[in-house]
Amino acid sequence: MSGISTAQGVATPVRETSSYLDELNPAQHAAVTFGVDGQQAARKTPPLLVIAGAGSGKTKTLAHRVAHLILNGADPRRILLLTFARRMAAEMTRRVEGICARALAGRAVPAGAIEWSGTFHAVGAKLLRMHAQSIGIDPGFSILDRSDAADLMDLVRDELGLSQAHGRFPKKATCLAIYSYAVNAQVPLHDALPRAFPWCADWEEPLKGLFAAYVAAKQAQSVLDYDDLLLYWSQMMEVGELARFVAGRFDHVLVDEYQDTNALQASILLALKPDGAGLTVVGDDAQSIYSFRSARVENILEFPGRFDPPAKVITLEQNYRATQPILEGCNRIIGHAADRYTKNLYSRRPGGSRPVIAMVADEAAQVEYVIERILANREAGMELREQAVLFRASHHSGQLEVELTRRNIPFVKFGGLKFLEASHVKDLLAILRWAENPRDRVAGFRVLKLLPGVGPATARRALAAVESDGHGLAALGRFRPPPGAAQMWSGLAGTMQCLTASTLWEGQIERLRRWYDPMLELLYDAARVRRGDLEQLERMALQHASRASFLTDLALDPPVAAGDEAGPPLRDEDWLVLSTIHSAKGQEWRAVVILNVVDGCIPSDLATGTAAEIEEERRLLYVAMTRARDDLVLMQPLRFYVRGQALGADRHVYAPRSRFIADADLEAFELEGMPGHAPAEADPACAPTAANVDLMARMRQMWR
DNA sequence: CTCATTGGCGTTTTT
DNA sequence: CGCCAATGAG
Repeated sequence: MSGISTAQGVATPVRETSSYLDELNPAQHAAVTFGVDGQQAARKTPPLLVIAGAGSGKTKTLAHRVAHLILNGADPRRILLLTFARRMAAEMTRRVEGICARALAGRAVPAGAIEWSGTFHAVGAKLLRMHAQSIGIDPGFSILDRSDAADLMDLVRDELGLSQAHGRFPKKATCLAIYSYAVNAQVPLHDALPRAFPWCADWEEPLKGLFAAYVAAKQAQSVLDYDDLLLYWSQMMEVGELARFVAGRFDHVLVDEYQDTNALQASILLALKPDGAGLTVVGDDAQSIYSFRSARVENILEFPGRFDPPAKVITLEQNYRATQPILEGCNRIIGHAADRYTKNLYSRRPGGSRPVIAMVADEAAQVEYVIERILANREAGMELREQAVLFRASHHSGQLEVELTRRNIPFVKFGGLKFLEASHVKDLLAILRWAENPRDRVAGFRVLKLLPGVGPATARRALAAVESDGHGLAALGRFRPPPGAAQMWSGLAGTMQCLTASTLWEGQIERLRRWYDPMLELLYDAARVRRGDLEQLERMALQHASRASFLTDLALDPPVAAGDEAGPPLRDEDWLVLSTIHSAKGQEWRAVVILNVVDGCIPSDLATGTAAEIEEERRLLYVAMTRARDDLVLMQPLRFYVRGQALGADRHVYAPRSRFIADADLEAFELEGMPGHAPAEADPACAPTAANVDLMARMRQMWR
């Protein structure tokens, strides 16, 4: 109700200074203002779907719509903004506040800031902590990241004897992937297995037992995995009174990147806004690239029909990002897609050169070419941070990273191995997590096994002792460790008790590092580099008010990889961006280089099982290409060394151009280093042809 | 029961 | 190569 009273308060000045609407093209304007008219003051806007093509100003439009709602009286505290990554949520709220501030000539929005923005997972965590009591979960639950969850799966699997009894039971990560798929796609295991994991279909019954035990273990330990954050939220929305309460908290729900949401997320959304009133979703069906996370492009395609009358659809087709020749190349690629997409992008940025397909001898030559090109761009006045190198799989940039480091060219890498996955960082976080939640067996197990002389058996006994002591870590002090571990044991017991007893968050990491540091020397090489990581962790801890919030934020919003010896570049320095295509979503750069645009990499030879997978790989290439503003290069190394062979060996294969670029499309590209320039030592009979032969896959098939 | 070694096998994308 | 299960020494 308070939102209504503020509405009238700001409604008048808005009309005089609504110039922010002038910055929009007609389609954007329609999307921003749809359903928001005067009196109704944005209380009950009808459902809206915005199909926003790549570079069509999607973020701008969404930010303007949120601002427009607020300026027309919507209460910011009652707006829920769901984004794909936390980083996007921050960007979005920043822009909304900027637009509001300008429109109100500097005066703050009376009702306050947007409190509810973030990923589905982060918002779920917040709501679950809030309502933990009513749904019978421990409000102090800890959140398991992917690998912690896999470790728990492993622990449970061992206890059920599944690792031993049957030789080739799926590995922990596969088990978790299956579980996660079934949960997120909201499909029974019986259907999920043949659909997504056909090679595990024989294990249906044992898997069912494993998952049941996994769920029981999570509950006994007060831990939630990523999927639980959505699952419990969705379940919460089925409990009548509570559901009404949660749904009633929000007047408006806006969702970004809707093409990459899954069935579970869609069900949450529908439960929040059953009749669609106040609901806005934005996305691009041509950019759906997360089906491995159970995302369904049908979510966006079927959205309008879920409501009666159907949701309004507004399409943004003008691309502001790329030059016409680059967009032409992008359109060629997506033009081959099996599904017809809902729009045709056009650009009004004439001029510029065609995108380049650069053929180089091998990956080493690729690295050389890329660095030369980037440095040339910089010479021409384009800063490193305006350029990015994108790739399908994290390890594709390995050689490039080595060479960039060698030449002292600063870079930041997004995607791939994260800071948090380094084992010493995980050790330290496990200690904190165990102190925070002594029921957390994964954390406890990891911590105990750090000690020399303590293996799985002793760890299990110690955990049992803690448990029978009502989950008090003081029990560690009374535990009799095996003689070999006695010396280190008291230090651990003391540290853990100190951490659990302490109410002051400040200094806790310093305290535990005093105990852990000697361990570091004992357990790992390169203790120096690792110690640096721990110092960084300690600095990050300073930004958080409590141990609990530190752990939650870290699980939900892991920092981008640092880890290279150079450490993270300083804030005001210039650096190059290296990123997986998945992590590049929603971003743009003046110059973009895409590595390994060859069959086997794009599409990945691991993702050519079904037609749907191949289509997604096509969209992946499209997403990568549409990140570029002025300059786009597709790299095509001709020769790949086979991995896994002895050092210095010379087995290699020839990879053809990605199947997504047909011969007829080549006219849209500038070709550099044609086959004639192939390396002299290459047998001409093996020179790449137009034929799409996936040699890498064949090599593997040979021994099946 | 722990810990080091060996050999087989699979190898993506992420909240 | 890196992960994991199996094996054997202490």
